[in-house]
Amino acid sequence: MIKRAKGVTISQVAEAAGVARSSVSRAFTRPDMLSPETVERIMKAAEALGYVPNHTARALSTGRHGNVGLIVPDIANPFFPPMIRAAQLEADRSDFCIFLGNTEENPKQEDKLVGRFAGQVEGLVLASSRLSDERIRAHAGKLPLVLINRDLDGIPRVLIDSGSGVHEAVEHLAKLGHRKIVYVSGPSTSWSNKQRRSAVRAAASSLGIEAETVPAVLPSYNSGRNAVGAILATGATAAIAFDDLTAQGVLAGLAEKHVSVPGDFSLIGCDDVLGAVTYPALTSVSNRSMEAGRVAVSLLLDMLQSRAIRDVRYVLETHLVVRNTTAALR
Amino acid sequence: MIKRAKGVTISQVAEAAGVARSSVSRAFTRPDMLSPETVERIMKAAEALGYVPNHTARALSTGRHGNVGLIVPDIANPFFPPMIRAAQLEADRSDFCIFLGNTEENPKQEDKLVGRFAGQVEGLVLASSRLSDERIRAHAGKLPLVLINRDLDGIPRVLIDSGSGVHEAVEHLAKLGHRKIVYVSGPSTSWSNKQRRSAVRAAASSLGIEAETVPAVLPSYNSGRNAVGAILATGATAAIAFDDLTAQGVLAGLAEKHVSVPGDFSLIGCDDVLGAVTYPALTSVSNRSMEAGRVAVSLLLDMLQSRAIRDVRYVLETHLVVRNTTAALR
DNA sequence: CTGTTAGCGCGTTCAT
DNA sequence: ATGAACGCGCTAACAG
Repeated sequence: MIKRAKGVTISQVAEAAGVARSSVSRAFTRPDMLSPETVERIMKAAEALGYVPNHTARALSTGRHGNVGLIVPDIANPFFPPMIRAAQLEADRSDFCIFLGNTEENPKQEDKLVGRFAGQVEGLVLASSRLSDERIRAHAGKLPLVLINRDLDGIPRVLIDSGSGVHEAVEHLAKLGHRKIVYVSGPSTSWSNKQRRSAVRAAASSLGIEAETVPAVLPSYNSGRNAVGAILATGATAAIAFDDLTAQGVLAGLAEKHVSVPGDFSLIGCDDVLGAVTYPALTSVSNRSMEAGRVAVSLLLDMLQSRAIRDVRYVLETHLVVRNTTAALR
Repeated sequence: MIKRAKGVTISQVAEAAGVARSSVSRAFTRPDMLSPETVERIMKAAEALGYVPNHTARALSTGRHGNVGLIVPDIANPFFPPMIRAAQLEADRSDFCIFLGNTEENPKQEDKLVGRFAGQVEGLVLASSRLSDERIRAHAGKLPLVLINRDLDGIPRVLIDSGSGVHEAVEHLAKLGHRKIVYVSGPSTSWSNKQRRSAVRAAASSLGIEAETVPAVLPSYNSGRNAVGAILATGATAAIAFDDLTAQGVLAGLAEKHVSVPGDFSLIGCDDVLGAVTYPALTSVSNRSMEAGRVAVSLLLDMLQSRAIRDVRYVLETHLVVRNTTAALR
């Protein structure tokens, strides 16, 4: 059985230091308002008693809890960890803590988390939200909100424009001689998915080649693998997948059907999270999730400080990273 | 500019419903203590005013904030996301929120985070802590603590016993005819690293083969890659790496030096996080980080409920997953 | 069953 | 420069 020290309070420190409670409070928040010697005496007493300011009480009194929330659809998706890490780092620079929420790709769960977070965070970052526009707007009315990869007018957002990279990808395939390609799509509620799909279509039509869409439902290895039948059925000679995970599944599925990549079929992923660890190394559209995480939190903290909400639309461009899963049609 | 609703309080609801504040409080926490009709009246008033209980105030009053903290060394390390996800899921089952902390493998940062979390969480899970025993004990004295992959007497802990799997790995290599192997180590402060290293040694000596250790400092792709020179210099014909990330780096480094795997050299990873996406598919020691996350949070919640601290030592065994980076010595 | 009264620990006027 | 007093929003102990 371990002894648990029960919180030493401001009053105990005050008594030990022979001053009023308010002085102790000041010693921690505005030391410049006290005489240096008083501050030192208080700090010494505090140290001796092992006093730690009570975050909760402070929050109740000031309304500022020094926390921000970050909600993502799936931590296990390699796209998010770097983003979370960067967000954390940025929050830490301002001594903010991060509440992490995982929605399991489920809008209901996301709503629930937002509700539970609201009230203990000063603001929220919603990454790749699966929520409806209405719900997001409703939440944004209640607390400062920054969106990642969701383009809603009037709400600060940082967007990873995979459109630019996808365009390069289609161009790349066209140059290699492919005349019919397929887009293996992701979650229908995903802004990125819509963006990539339309980028594929636009680029294809402007280059005069054919493009079809095949659904994969969830962004995962298995989804990609299961989509291979449909992909080959279209007669396409190349595919662009919603993300690297899906692409990896497609790669495996193709191997099972003895379709060689890039010999018989070219494949391009998105987000570039697996490039260095797959074989053959995956051609992919670069990912800027780290910057997105950093910028989103930075934006949020700005909002909190200025109490004003600017209509920011921060766009991060992407580009194609050519590796070994694409080749000329033979 | 968006309008932000400022909190409606319990008193306003009380007034609107024509009851005392405490009744409103009860309506939300112990409805069974009020007459059904009173509850309904209160709820209606609350609904009308858009009342939402203030989590912070409640926490201050009750001492229970319904949050637990989870601190990991590096979110970007694929070992952790599944653990975090499982922890989150388990916490959610009891309506707890998770504070996530990333220490960047830095003990000072870890200490700082623990301090910042304490006071707004009811308990803490420290995964693969880089802290000294003393610091951990000190923290455990202040709030309920559960450790993952750290074996400290008297503090509840869940351990992933990679020893069992590593033993199988060495055995596997010995059977394939390897007489000298090397262990590519991880962070010196890591409990798992010590465990794996000594498991390699013990197994090797009991099987009568040689084992050397080569340092890699951090568990990362680059570390592994940089260690290849030292690995080959030992004259070993097989290696077991601290984790899959390191192994992946080693794989790349070997390829650069035209050492073919598994033809010329056998390689085994740990944690099995990359197995399905590398080529050749990596032989690795299974990982049970998901269970570890789930169990740790579950343990913590138990502690919180019973206010008693049991000396639990929950061990998860591992085993070898043979894939394609190991082969008989030729 | 319901209202009254104290705090929870801290920040912040307002005096001194 | 420092202290006294009030309030943040809510829960809990104590009446009735």
